[in-house]
Amino acid sequence: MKNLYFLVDCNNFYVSCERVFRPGLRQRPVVVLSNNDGNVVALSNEVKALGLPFGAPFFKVKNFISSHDIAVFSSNYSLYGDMSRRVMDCLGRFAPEMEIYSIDEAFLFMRGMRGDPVEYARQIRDVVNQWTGIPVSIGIAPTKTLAKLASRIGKKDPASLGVFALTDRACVDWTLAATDAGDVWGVGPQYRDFLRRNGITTAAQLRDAPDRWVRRAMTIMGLRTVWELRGVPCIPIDELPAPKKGIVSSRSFGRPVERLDELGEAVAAYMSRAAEKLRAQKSAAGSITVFLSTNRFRENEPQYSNGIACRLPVPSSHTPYLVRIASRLLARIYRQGYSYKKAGVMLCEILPEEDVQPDLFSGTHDTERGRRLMRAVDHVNRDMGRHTLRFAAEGSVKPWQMRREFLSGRYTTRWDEIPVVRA
DNA sequence: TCTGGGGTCCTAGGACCC
DNA sequence: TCTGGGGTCCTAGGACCC
Repeated sequence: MKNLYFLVDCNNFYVSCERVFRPGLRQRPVVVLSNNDGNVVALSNEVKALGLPFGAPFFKVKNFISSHDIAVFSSNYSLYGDMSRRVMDCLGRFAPEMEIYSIDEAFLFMRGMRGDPVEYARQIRDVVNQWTGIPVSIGIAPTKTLAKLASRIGKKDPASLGVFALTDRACVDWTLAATDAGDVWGVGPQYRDFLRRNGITTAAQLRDAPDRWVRRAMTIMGLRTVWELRGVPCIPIDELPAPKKGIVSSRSFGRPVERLDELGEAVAAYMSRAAEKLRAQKSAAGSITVFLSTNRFRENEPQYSNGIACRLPVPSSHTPYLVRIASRLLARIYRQGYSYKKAGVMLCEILPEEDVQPDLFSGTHDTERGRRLMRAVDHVNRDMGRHTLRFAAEGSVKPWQMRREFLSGRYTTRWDEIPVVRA
């Protein structure tokens, strides 16, 4: 009996979601773009094989994409979010303890596992694929860090068919010796370069580095990583996601925006979204920040970026109130004569709703009536689709809205966009 | 024309307190 | 000769993740 972590990772997740509903794309190269059709953020294996790098600005690789007949999609978070939920629901049936780590990854914790873990993982892989259409890779190991590594191999090595275990000593040894230290979970570009300068290039060398040196150079986090490479679990499973300590909502604009009123509408829309998230976790925010900036890539244009924060007299989650404050803050940092590219809001000093202390003199802005209103709005938007009800301050024309030229349907969350099959 | 968005944690240093 | 000691809180900056 042993305790094992399974890392389940969806292969090229956004691409796979698009392919579920467009089977004709299974053999074709496919990419998905970031918000505003900015960068390439998901690539099918065929595209990776062609050498297109992750993160490339779309406009710079347009020719490459069309010359290789690559299918292109704008990000469709309604679809990916819902597909993710289906995958996670499915995984939850296989493990007593699960941590949803990101939209496309989950750790399963198998406490005191009996039987063949690889066989069990293959079963999970097949059921997820059958029920959701999403292909996954699964890494198995005694620690999360090793499980991450194992899933990478499961994905890359065709012989493993998507399941790879780092459970026996010899296998761990040669795998770590063949892995770049920079590919270890928790080692980013800065630490990778630092390690290289100190003669550490492989994961095996990192595992064997002296504790005191690691602790000094890479903080306690680095030391944890090293111990995990040695097979000592240091990063526990987090079953319930902790409530957010800060909520950011920001977007680049589809085209440059100059006018204060248009910026104001964008900021109102972002604040409205942020407040919705805030209420979803039953919290209130004690301070808000508004920021904006011009396009930093246009070096020959005048640049300006600024942000301003304000502490609220009483923490709130009431959209109209937060929007009012945000638009005041925006007016204070707005300067005429610039082409703005991006704006956003941040909610900080977040605390549980029930901990809010009304102010003795001004009372609370979130009256019972106000709270009922927001609950009703959230309810309608949850049932009938986001933006069914929205605040007039968000505007209706939205010239600043992001570009999404290659958007697919919200196949699983909207009756009017459900796929049609002709036989 | 054209370059994403949203998070977490740790540490050092300074202010301040008794 | 000789200039305390211990604690908390906050902030900015740096690192990482997907």
